[in-house]
Amino acid sequence: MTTTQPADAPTTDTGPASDRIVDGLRRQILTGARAPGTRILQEDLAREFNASRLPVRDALRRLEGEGLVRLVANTGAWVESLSVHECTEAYLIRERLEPLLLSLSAPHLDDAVVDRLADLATRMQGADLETFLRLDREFHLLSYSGGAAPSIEEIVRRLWNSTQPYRRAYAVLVGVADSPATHAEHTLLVEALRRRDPQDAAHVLELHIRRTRVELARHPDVFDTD
Amino acid sequence: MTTTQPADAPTTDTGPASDRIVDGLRRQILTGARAPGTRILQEDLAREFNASRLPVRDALRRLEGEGLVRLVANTGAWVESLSVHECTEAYLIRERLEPLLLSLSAPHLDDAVVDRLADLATRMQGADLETFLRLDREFHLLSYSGGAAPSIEEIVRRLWNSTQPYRRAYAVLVGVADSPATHAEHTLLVEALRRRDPQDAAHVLELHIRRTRVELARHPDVFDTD
DNA sequence: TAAGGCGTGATTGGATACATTCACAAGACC
DNA sequence: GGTCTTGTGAATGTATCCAATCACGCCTTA
Repeated sequence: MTTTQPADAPTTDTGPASDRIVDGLRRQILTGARAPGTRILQEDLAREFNASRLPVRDALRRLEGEGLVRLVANTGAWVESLSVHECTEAYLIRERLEPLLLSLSAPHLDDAVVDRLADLATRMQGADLETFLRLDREFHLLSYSGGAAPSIEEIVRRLWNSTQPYRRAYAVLVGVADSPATHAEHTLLVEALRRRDPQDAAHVLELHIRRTRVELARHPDVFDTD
Repeated sequence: MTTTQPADAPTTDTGPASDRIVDGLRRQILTGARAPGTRILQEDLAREFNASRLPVRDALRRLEGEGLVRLVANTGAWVESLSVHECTEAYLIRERLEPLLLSLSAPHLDDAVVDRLADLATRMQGADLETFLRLDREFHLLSYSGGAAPSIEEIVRRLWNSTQPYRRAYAVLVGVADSPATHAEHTLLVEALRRRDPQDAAHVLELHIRRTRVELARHPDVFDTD
């Protein structure tokens, strides 16, 4: 049987070829340089990255898998544009998976990471919205970096990526960023991690995400229906 | 701005082109015709489906996104082979997401679907392992077909697909298939759906999945470490 | 004899050129 | 005047060919 396994361990991918395009386009989408709903032309991308349309297609397929691009056969590619419902779903999933992920990751976080988390939590307070969102993302994803559950971590990362470009939600999130509850929860979370209490940390996180989800659900008007 | 949305609703994909390869290869992996860990040669696939290597590459990229294929740059493609840990993770995720998905789907299931579920639950009893696994999959995925949470449904479907090819777990699952508890839980689930009690159905389902997960965790030896 | 380097072959990655499909719009018919 | 039809154009899908890369086996050497 042709079961020759790759060299040693077939770790993720680490493609040295057209990954330049994947990374670049992902960055453009996450930073908002390409807004949700805008069309992506293969030829434009090819020119932009000095490549042919072939690696571009590979890149689009991969980003489709990540939920950042929507491909329609024989028609074209668009930057993924979540509906209100899909955004709600994302938060429902996060509410279930992230506490689990944190409880699995927590035992593997050393003191240096916890210190870094504490620092991030402090710097978030009083920051402007853009800074808050950047630090908040770094804070939570760092807390999941224990490496105990890579599959869950990947799903969670995709959910963060999917919802991040939706600047329309900023009108609501600015309230979340200013809320004392948000920063209190971050503090509680760090302290639970310092106490090596994964269950408590997970519980705080569940409340944290639920509160944000409910806040978003209260203002469905921030989403246009175009 | 070039924001021209696709025709009407950019529903999923419905690609009329090389999707033949995606469907065919997915089927081969799910049915076990291609075992986990075996290599996939682009040229072989191209010959098999009477196409060039180019649509084959697209297909592999897409199935990589579905978690059924592992691509290593400049090296090749393999049928995804889950580790013990990844399999455990999959069940942990299912334990959290499927009850949620069921509680959202349940209100949208009409009587005909519930009848079909009851029929499937009955036919599962005393069936051989292959039949049980097929009916069990159909049973659970049908119970999620309310269409209330397509994003969650897609994640769950991928998890089912990822774990399905792992015939090594069959030694354990045969015990699950024979267990009276399994069929009792299926019955309870159908009755909860008939009563229109999504919360109860979700609760039963959570116990159902947890029991299977624990059973698998008790026999880590069914997984080789090659 | 065992370990390291090198060459060969096979396989994947990419570029160009052509075929196919779809969207949009202008025109004809009712 | 509205609706259906049809034609044009642009963008995607595919095939073939060439280049780059990696795995495997052989040879050399300590």
